Amino acid sequence: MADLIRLKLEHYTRLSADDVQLLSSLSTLNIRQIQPRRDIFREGERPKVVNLILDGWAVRHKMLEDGRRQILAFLIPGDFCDTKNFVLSEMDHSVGALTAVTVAQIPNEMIQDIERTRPRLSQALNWDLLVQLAIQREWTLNVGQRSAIERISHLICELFVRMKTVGLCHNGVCNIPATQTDLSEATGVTPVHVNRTLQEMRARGLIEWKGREVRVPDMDALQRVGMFNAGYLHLDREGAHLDANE
Amino acid sequence: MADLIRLKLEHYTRLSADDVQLLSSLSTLNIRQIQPRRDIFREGERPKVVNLILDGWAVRHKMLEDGRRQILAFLIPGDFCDTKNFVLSEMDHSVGALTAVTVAQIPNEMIQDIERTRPRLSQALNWDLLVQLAIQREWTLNVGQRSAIERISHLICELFVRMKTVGLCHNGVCNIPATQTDLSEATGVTPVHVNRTLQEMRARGLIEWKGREVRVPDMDALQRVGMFNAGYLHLDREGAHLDANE
DNA sequence: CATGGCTTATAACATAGGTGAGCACTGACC
DNA sequence: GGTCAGTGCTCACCTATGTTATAAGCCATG
Repeated sequence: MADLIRLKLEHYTRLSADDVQLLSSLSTLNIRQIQPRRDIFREGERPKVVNLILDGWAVRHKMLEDGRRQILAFLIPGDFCDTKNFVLSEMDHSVGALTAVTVAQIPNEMIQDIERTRPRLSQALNWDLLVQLAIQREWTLNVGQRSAIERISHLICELFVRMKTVGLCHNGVCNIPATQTDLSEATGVTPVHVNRTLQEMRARGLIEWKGREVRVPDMDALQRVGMFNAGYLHLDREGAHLDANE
Repeated sequence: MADLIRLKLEHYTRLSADDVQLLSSLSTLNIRQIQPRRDIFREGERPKVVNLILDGWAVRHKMLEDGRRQILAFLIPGDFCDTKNFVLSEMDHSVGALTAVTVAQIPNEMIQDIERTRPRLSQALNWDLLVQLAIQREWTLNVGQRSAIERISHLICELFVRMKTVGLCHNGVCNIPATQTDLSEATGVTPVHVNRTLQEMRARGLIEWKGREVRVPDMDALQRVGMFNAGYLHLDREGAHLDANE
């Protein structure tokens, strides 16, 4: 479990033995458990630590005054909740646990140390941040231009690829602990319409979804519907590695 | 004009005389002019330099295979087109000029030097990147949850605030060189409906828009309609400075 | 094994916003 | 000073998706 982050960062760069050592020490130090549906941090708080997800799923989300809520990202094991947010004085959104979540709380100073003394690791953190930005851009495109079925297909493709990079998706099957309401908040579609759309997707043989288990019998077909192109995830350097995993 | 970037970064931190010196040297070195409606760089290219906009407006955008296009951000003087993108091997989107644009092309190595030797400036670059990320999140929320009139109002509020921080907006008037088609691509609404919505906004006295000149007679009213809260722009440290500017 | 709270599924109806086509204005260019 | 391209504007019609409401399934708990 401690190797998740390593697995993820090594998609970008080869880390030294020292770097790997440091990373695994991070994931044993200062662990916090969060109950399902509780917040890990809230909009308006001052960032005190950097949270690294070791286990479970979380969502980045933001609410409008009138209660409408947008899910801005799904966070899975190996993801940072708030990579370098200590640079900002206040969080502008919240992160909540979807399932029970385990995070490693990394002191801000430790990240700053890394930035000063570990060029490799520091570049890897920059890479992580830039990929977050690329994902957020893709989500803007998703919600802005694609139809309901395209949005949901695209989202599922992204989750499958990201879960694969941390070894949590095999043989076209993946555990996705999101309800239809969560999907609706992530895609900007009403829950009723998400339901309709999922049924159409089932009818077309694009997905099977029972409880948390999602099966994609034909990933190419799903990618075509969602107009999904993994380029924005920038896994290029270790593309071979990814395939080997499958 | 060379002081734009300084004006912007000083919303985050006080820079030393040395830092300021360095910044103005950047904006005289290696200048490039781009014609209106031409691209500054394209999806798929390898990032060779970091582009800093000195004059004019640009848009970050991405296209779907079938031609639908989403504008992901408006870039105004003082903005980086691609802050640290040399970390990635390939651009996942394009940036195009809206008007004639002047950029300073900063060699990647120069940015890396700054990261190694100028902690203040380096933090300021991190801040800039995190604010970009926050803006992108807000856009996802905008497109995902708000109605057409809310989206457009929110967008205008953001542009006004950002233009103010670089001294390009005074007395409730601002030059916005975007067509209704541009607005439609930024907000995920059809051009026809943007037109309808702008007319409603004019009728309600929220905006006056002639050519490129946009007047907002009552900013509070517009902010209420767009549910705009400037927190995500993280201008807190120099909030006083901002007001003094007006 | 009854209770209650999520979650999924439905149905009937309503509407914000999309589509396609066309016209009028403006300013740049020959 | 006529042509042309880009932009703004309108209209009539259409549909993907939203709304409201209800019911059924499922699982955790006492």
